[in-house]
Amino acid sequence: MLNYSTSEENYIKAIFHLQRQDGTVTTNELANELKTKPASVTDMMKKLKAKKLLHYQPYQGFRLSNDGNKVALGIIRRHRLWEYFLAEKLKFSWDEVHEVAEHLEHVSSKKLVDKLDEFLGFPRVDPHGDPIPDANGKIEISKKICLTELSFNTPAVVSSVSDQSSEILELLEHKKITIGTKLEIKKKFDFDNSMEVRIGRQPAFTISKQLAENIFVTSSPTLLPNGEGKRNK
Amino acid sequence: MLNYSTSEENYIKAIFHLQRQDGTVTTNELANELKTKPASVTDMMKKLKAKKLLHYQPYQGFRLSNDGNKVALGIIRRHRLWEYFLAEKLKFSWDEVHEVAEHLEHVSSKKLVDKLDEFLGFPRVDPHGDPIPDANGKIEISKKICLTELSFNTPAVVSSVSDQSSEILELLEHKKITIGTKLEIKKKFDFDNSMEVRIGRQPAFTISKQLAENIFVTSSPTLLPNGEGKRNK
DNA sequence: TTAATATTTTAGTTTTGTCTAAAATTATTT
DNA sequence: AAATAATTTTAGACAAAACTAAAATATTAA
Repeated sequence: MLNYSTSEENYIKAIFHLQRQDGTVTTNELANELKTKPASVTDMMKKLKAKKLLHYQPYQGFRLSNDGNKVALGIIRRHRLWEYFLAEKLKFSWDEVHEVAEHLEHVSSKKLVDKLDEFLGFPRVDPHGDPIPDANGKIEISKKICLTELSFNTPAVVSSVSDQSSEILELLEHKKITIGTKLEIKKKFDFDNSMEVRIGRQPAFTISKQLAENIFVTSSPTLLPNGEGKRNK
Repeated sequence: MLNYSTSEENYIKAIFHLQRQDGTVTTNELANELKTKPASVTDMMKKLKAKKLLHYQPYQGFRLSNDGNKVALGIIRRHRLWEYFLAEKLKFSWDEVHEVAEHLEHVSSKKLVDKLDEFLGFPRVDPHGDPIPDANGKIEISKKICLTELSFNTPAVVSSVSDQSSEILELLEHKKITIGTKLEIKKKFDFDNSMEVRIGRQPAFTISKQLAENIFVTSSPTLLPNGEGKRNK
């Protein structure tokens, strides 16, 4: 497999994340995400198209090709394995791992990454609850939904928290909610959109609308192949 | 402390290593070491001089300044800690660690490096037996000498092997010599420059001139401050 | 101590990735 | 549907880090 520059990798990764939500990604979206200018994005899109990593017609937006997706999954694998390493082994706190992993992810030795994976015991999710692609690029896509969209009496696992301010962390700690917590919704109140939540067999307690909006959960994870949507092999 | 580009760091590191032997480093030496052209070296020397990392007058060679030395020791600290991690935790073999560490060393988060150091148990030497600078840039300078220069009946520790071919590794394994082995010389033969060596209390055995020339040992390590040779503080 | 040789520096290009400003295209209104 | 606005692309410039070829300086040898 070929090697890509740090800059190319950052573009590929950003497109991968944006197209999860959008399908196709626009120049301005990407420029905004990468804190760069639209003109720079266009330049890079031409380059990535020439390398067959994305589909792109001028003015029509772009999305990753099959190859592009594979490259993206490799970068995400490295990023999330390093995040796991930093949190689990080096005792970085949950909200510090991302920034350092942004740098480590660009060290692209296949052997390093696979041995790191083994050393860590083949973790399935990173410290934010996001799934880690395996050595073949397979990733468990667990449809992550906001707690506000979860149905009644459906057990789900907290997989991520969008806000990462110390205020929300304080509140989550008090309510004993962390990544991996299993919970279900018992009641919703239309008046203020607050809800009653229960963790395991403990008594239910109340969560505000604002808090619920920042908590994301998964129900049943599914193993999906990489690539462009077609099942390959 | 400021941040330097990967390229700048590679130059600084190379000068540091070359000036151990030479005192002052020349343009051609450095170009050769970095597999680049003399003109490129001159360009970079101007840049590093402007950043006050080295002493340099055109045509007169160069050497690192006090600040330059500190930066170099930081890079070497990162490099050797990663080498230790790769060998000790990820089970890379001794001769594979250098290449991967060449990339990891440029991730310069102070917190990452200090936490890695702690996680590894503050190792004093890397897998090649070279000393690892501590968080303040202090390094144990153990005068490393070739086995051919070691005096009779002077206990010394094997600290590195210059050649790293599989042939020499096979021979070392057979003779039960690895990094860290304590040994002393009992006899030397002028005819073929072979020598009798003893490990601990075991019976002495013979080592050829060619093998001895590739084995380096240290006697008593000393803790030296960083900087330009003056004792700072 | 000149002449020849080797080393080092300068000058001018190249590549990668960025930028600004202007032109082209698409989208939105009236 | 024409006019206006927003988005995207092109054109031209720049900085970093490399290179080649030529000029400048140092070193060595005759």
